[in-house]
Amino acid sequence: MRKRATAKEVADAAGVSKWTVIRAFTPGASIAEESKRKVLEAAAALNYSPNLLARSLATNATHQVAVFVDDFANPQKLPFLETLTERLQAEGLVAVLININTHFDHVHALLHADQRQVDAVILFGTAFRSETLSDLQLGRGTPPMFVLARDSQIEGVPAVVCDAELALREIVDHLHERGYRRPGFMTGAPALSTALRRRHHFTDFWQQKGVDEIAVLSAEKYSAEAGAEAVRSYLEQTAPTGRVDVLMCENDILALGAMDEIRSRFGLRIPEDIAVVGFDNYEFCGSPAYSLTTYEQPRQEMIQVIVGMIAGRLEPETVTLPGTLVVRNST
Amino acid sequence: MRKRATAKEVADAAGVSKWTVIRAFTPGASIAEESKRKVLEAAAALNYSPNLLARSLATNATHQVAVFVDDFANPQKLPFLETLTERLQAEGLVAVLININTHFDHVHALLHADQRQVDAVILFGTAFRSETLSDLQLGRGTPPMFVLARDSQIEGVPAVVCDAELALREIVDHLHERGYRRPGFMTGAPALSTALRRRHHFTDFWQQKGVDEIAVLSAEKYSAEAGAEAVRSYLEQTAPTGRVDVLMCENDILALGAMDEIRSRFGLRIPEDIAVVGFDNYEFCGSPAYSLTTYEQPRQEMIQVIVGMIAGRLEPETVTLPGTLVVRNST
DNA sequence: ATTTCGTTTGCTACCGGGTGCAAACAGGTG
DNA sequence: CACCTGTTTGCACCCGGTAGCAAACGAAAT
Repeated sequence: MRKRATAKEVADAAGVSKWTVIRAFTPGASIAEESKRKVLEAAAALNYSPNLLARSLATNATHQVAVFVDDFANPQKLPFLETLTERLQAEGLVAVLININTHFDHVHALLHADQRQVDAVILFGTAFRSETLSDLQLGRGTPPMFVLARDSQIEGVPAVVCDAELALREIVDHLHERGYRRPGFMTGAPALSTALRRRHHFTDFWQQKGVDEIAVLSAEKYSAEAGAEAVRSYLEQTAPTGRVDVLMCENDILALGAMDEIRSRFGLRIPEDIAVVGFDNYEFCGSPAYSLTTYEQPRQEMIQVIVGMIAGRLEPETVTLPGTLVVRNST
Repeated sequence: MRKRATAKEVADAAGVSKWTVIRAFTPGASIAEESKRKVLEAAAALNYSPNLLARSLATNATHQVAVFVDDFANPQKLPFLETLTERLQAEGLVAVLININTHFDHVHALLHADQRQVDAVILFGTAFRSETLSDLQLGRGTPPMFVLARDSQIEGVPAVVCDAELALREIVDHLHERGYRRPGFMTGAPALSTALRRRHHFTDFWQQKGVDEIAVLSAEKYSAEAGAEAVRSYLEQTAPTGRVDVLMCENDILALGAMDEIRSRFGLRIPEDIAVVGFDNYEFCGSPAYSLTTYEQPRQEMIQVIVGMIAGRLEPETVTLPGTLVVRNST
């Protein structure tokens, strides 16, 4: 594999200085038509293109954004990644995908991203603990951070989220209107502050409607299997008369897992015996096999906003966007 | 935001030269215990860590691998991305995720990745045409390329794939054994050479069993909706007596879309009226709501191999790995 | 012919490290 | 005390660009 051509080599071939070559590749630079033509010809012959690494070093901007992901069990991540990469690329930015599930812990990963001089970091995880991150010396040399689709809770780190309060109000209103009175809430991470907040809203709105007793089901993580397991252990331990009549799951994956278990293992009907609500509106929720009532996050808008903040067009601040309740047959 | 500390600054603080600082951060470099301690102390105080950008420029290795993805409709991409990032990171490499669906065409994206000096490029797409890529001057300055989970067909570009011939043989054997005799094949990209090859194998094996007539259903792309549409138009145009008794879909997403349509729109039973087979073994295929017979790709092994080749441990060459037939209730 | 002004081009210095060589500095021998 | 050997350290130069200044150039104005 041959070495790549450099500006100097092109310069020699075109009979100019290397700075003239650079100018030919810098939009809006002051250069004579004639020289530009000569340079571009020589460049084409040598298959030259500027080295972005060297440029980044000199300009102190890599146009790379690190995206930290920890929850690959949620297929909803994929459309988010699609839209995110698309929008970033439209801004001339590129996403460095970092898996913070296993070897890398958050701090290590952040350090690493920092060393790579990324222009920004997007925290796009479900279960990471904000506490680990707040330990870091933020605002020093660290790249600007943003949290996507989850509360931030880190001082000075803005988040772009779907309005959880509004979402849960709409959901509870809907459920109450349909006549449900014995609600349950399934969380995927009992100790996580974001999850606690959602549960809090859920509980709150039910109390405002005079319903005080809310069953809580804890799944071990955000996966279909964990959702199934949680609902299994609940149904096994709870007499039919004392059971919830509607189960709100923290995300669709938990909900779909729960639905499978409710129907095939316990032979119960949805929504007649137990209604189910999810969160995210993952593609398969609409399938007739599930037809899950859920809440759609405003993905396009959220990403538009976060990328706008990274690109510097928007003021970096926490933004809360309204989503949409999608009512289907599971309630 | 303060500027990051440089090796020179740390050197001044520690009372040594900048090269000694560099040595302190280079494993195995020749440096006295005493100096190393001093340097590390000063570095900690100044919050210094080496600039990987500058290092990459000097060493001509970025430890970044570009991953080109074009098909975000297939949720199966997500576990692949998870395993891929995990393995790459375990090798000290990092994945740059590039969406080649929209703004970027393949050639443009490759050029861009090239300019960023990535160490390798992984083509992890479904629908990209190899023809566009073979136009490029490969082997010049271009980074080494690898194709994941799809045939390569580009001269000198190795692929790591699941053995399609074996897979289709096992599938056809299984279907024949179950007594199916009127097979159909649904493709998501009728013109794509990889797809043609699979179809060819399918046809071939059936012919070896004396079945010559194979219905072909063409979906517009690899999505559940396209799968539903293809099966709808087929069923509407085909008299019940002439219909296939088993439908093999090129991937699970097409299959799941088809199943929904077959059951809810046409009221047919699976597998009694029409059996369905998918490909990939996406998580939800196992759910009781679908219970789809499908073929699992050896994801871990495939990624192990491709990362091994990138890391230079394995000889770069096309590798074909056997997958596993997963029989469920849809056949 | 001289001055003037705008365009074009070359140059120095720099971004933050890495490489290989040579000098400086041990410590142990004869 | 000179000599040898192995370790440690400093240095010049390089990676491939960018920024901003100053010189060179050419055409119009005096």
